Amino acid sequence: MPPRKRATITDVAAAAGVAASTVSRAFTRPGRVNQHTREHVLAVAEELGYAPNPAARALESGRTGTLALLVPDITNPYFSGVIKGAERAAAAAGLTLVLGDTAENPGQEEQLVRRLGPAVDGFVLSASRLPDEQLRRAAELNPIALVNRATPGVACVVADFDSGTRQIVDHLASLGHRALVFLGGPPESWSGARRWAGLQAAAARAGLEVRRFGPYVPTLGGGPAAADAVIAAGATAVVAHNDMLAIGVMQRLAERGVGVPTDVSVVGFDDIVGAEFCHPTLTTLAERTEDAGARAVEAVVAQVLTRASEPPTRVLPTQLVVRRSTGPVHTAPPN
Amino acid sequence: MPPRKRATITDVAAAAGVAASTVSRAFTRPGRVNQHTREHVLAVAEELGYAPNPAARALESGRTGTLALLVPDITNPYFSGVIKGAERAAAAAGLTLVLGDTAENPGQEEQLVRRLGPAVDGFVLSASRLPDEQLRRAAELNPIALVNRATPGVACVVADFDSGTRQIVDHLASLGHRALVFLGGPPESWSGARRWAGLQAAAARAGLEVRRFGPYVPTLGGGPAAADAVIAAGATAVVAHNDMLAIGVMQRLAERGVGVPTDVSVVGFDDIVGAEFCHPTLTTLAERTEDAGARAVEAVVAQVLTRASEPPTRVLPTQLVVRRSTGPVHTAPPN
DNA sequence: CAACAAATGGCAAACGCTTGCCATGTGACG
DNA sequence: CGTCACATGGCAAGCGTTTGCCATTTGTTG
Repeated sequence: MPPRKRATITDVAAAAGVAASTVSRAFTRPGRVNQHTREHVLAVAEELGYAPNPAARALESGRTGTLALLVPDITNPYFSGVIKGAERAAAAAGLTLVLGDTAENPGQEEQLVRRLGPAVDGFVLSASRLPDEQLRRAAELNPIALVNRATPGVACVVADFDSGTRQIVDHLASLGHRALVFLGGPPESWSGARRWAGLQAAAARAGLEVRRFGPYVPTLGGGPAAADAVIAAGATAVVAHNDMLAIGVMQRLAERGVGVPTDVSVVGFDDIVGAEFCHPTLTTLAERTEDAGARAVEAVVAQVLTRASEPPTRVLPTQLVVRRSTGPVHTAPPN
Repeated sequence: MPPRKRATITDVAAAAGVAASTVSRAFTRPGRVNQHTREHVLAVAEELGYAPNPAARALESGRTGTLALLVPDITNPYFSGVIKGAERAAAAAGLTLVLGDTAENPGQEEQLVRRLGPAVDGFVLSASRLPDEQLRRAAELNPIALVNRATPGVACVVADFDSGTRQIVDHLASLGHRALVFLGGPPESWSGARRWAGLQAAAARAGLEVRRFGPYVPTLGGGPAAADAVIAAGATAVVAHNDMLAIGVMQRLAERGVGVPTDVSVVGFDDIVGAEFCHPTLTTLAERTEDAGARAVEAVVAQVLTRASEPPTRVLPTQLVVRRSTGPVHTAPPN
């Protein structure tokens, strides 16, 4: 198989009997060439299967028409929403979206930002694990928008965890719980910190006692360790860093004969797709992830177009979805 | 915020007091420069935060150091395995992996291949929805490897559906089922076709009757329609195109008061992460998705290095994971 | 019909990097 | 001490586009 040569702009120009610059303009500056020549050029290009070489284009113009979205763990269904939303918005803006997985690893994330940096028009960093300082530096080189992470001077869209955690605590309190345990996720997680802070504040208001365990890895695999700690502590209500962990906890609880919600109520964060078909179905705080992804892309696009001075922060509402994993406290050993 | 200028190779060269070519070689041809100068150059580069511009590099060398992995639906946990495996292999080869979502849409897929084509060193197309002809043409321009899709002349790695479907049928037959219904997915899906063909062959061998319903959309959302059809048909065993659909079916079945596996047994394909925590847990055919992703990347890398003449086809074993969604037939209305 | 403006096309210089080729310096060998 | 080979660095020519500028054609206006 001959590694066939890709048609270049010069090929098209020659075939169409015009100069390369005309071909270029036919694509990028429709008004700049005669309607008639333009059609001809486009037809010839189509016939030759010509597609402008993005590398060459980027070199001169600095624009690549590509946005990168980095997430800590593609595997986590939570990010599916962000991805979908970002894709929609990117498509609407005529941009190609590429995804990168940072494996929850700041080093990996930094490397991706460095390598991809010159090759994309901007970044959406979802749940970035990078320290503020590094984010700010990266933001100087590329337009950046953060999702569920706030850093002064960088555009970001975050979920309203204050209201969300209050909803959780109120729900639990109304079921008679007097204390709850928070199962923490990765220490670098900004939203993890916000969740914990919100929980503490809300609990103080409602007169609940709170403790924090962990950190645990925020996946199914983190479940057993967390669940065992919960059992040992005799908690009646636990709030997990995210749904994957919550589901892992419930699995382990079931394994150990602890009833949910009879013996302990479990709450997650994210409302991932599995939350509605795990067993029991999971009470969880839903975020508007698609919106978040879309807004973030829009923020990046805005920066590309106009170097806005003060990047905006947007707060998206959250909503507690009550399912079967939470219930009234059961005063242990039956009356 | 001044859109700070990125350091270029000339900046580094000037700062290090050498020629640009030396800087270039310090990075790409370690043996070609003096160990001493090389260290110096690298140090200066690091200090300036220099990262080679991939676009410029690609322009001259034709190599971008980037691989693209396209999947029909990032949201589907099935592809998580492929992605993980591909990432691992790409990292091992020193390549950056970017992901693209084709939204189950051949048009979108084609556009991505066109746009990304000149910007990457090769593609892994997972469950491609593109017609053979187009795949072959794309393969002329870029090294390509297919996952769960076979096209003559293009490298591919596929799951062993023949053995897999036989396992499913044997399992069902041994539970006393005499007939089964296949709930089809997207018509363009190659693996869907293979699954159906395998099922038919295996059923014929085992003396089972098979019918095919659908196509349904291979997500939770496809469940209700499929489940209702199953109920109407009075089937005792159904095999769904994939796990998402299977879980959606089970949800709907539960809603309509049909017991799984008491009244109907359900089997899926893929063994996604949710299969072990849905209710009941799902019997499903597991593929070695991570391996598949890794092998595919390796195949692409091999093509990049040596324009091999005959691209290989690799078949990966499959394995039926029996869980709680399948059971013995229950001769309906109780004895 | 002259004078000028607008529309349109071409030329050539970048963009940041790689690489073939040449020039110089160094050590080995006879 | 003269040759030669090798190691190392620099020069300059691209790679496929975009874009500022100029030349030409065409159309408008007085």
